[in-house]
Amino acid sequence: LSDLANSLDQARHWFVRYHSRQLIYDEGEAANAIFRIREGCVRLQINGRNGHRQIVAFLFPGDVFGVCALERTSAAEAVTDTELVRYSMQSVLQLSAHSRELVVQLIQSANGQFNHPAHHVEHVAHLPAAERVLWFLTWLAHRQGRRTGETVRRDVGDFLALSPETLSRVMRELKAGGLVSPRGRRAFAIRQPLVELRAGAEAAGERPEESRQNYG
Amino acid sequence: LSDLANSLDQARHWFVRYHSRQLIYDEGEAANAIFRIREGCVRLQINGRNGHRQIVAFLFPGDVFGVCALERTSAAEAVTDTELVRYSMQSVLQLSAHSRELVVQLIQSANGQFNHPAHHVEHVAHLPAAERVLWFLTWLAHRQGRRTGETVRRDVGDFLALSPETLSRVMRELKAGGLVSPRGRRAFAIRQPLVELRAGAEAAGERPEESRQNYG
DNA sequence: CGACAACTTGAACCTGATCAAAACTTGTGG
DNA sequence: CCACAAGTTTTGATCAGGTTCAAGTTGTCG
Repeated sequence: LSDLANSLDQARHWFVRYHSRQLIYDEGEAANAIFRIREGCVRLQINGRNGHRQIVAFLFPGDVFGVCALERTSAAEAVTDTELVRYSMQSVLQLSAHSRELVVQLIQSANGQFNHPAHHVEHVAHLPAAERVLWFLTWLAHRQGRRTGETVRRDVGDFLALSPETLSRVMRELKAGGLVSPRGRRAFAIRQPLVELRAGAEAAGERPEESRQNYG
Repeated sequence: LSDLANSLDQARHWFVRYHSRQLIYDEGEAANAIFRIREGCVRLQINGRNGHRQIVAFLFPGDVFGVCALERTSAAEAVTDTELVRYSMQSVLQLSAHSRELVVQLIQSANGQFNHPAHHVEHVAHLPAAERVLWFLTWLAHRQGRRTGETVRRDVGDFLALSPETLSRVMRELKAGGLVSPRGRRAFAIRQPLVELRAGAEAAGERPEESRQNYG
């Protein structure tokens, strides 16, 4: 249990459940609670009027989300069946008046949320499809603390701003290149040494073109 | 002066100046202060190893930035000569222990920073070049409280993830279509009625293609 | 087993990037 | 003040990555 979770648990809270695909809150709603994930996966997303959906974050057990002051700035939906802890915003604020630690942790949390989409912009804007996918898979595997990760195709596409077709093609290439091995239907394993090699190459400032050849 | 500024001013603070293009802080540095802009313009940016720079925010007088808990998650640079107020993080945190208002405002500020890049992803990923530019110009004009805005070409490109060439071409089209009128070297005016019309059309769910024809 | 949805594959297309060169600014020194 | 050099913005031509459309395949669930 994280520090923030510990601090928060002193505020008024209770458990809530959401089934897969259920809306937790919508963009623009009043923010009257913050959440912590106990079990499952949640996505934060922005729905464009042109039918495009942009997922800005995937959240996993232990993550705190919904730290908003007034309005929800994005929608939150359950990816899988989830169990959350819901903390009353009112109560959290009261508590924060007495706990400097909590304030730091809250700000840190809000800040982490900034960090993520900021870099997300950079990746989506400047990385070719294959690298975006690899970046995501690596992150996912890391985030889940193992070498493999569960993915739902459509969601990955909407996160990386790739069409399902492109994603499919890229995955084919990655498999052909041996960088990713399928593990059943939706799980996969990343060839760790290669990923590290790539990361090293990137840091050394090599041209993306060179490394991209490795996939095909 | 905003509420947050008022609250902050009770913390230890002093004025600092940065000249155009000067680094205020870099990504990864320890966060030991937060800033408020008195005069000038600041950009938050992420420098990709492939030489690409992604600007994630432009900030103007009154804006507070640098609300980070531990590490800087992006670099901050002065766009123009700027005058800032620098608040010691230590002092702010101490103060926040006594002022629930400040906590709310800090979180709100941190949250606003999240809001922005999250939507930024959506725009960069899903809008065609012309709409991106128009979106930015409209925002800029609105942000500066007038119909005209000062822009620096290169920065705009790095914000919208467009090459200078493309930006140039788009601007030509926009001028030809009468949507944007040059006002001297770097300033411009947006034809307000048309912008509103477009916004309305978007809300009504029209296909982007249709409206895009209007520019050419 | 059959129906439906999700995923995959192929082909054509299109937007924006890149490369290269010209026009224009800006700055500097005689 | 003019001439020249350096840097930007613009323009043109070409290229390529990713989207779209359409059809086929696979997998899932009733």
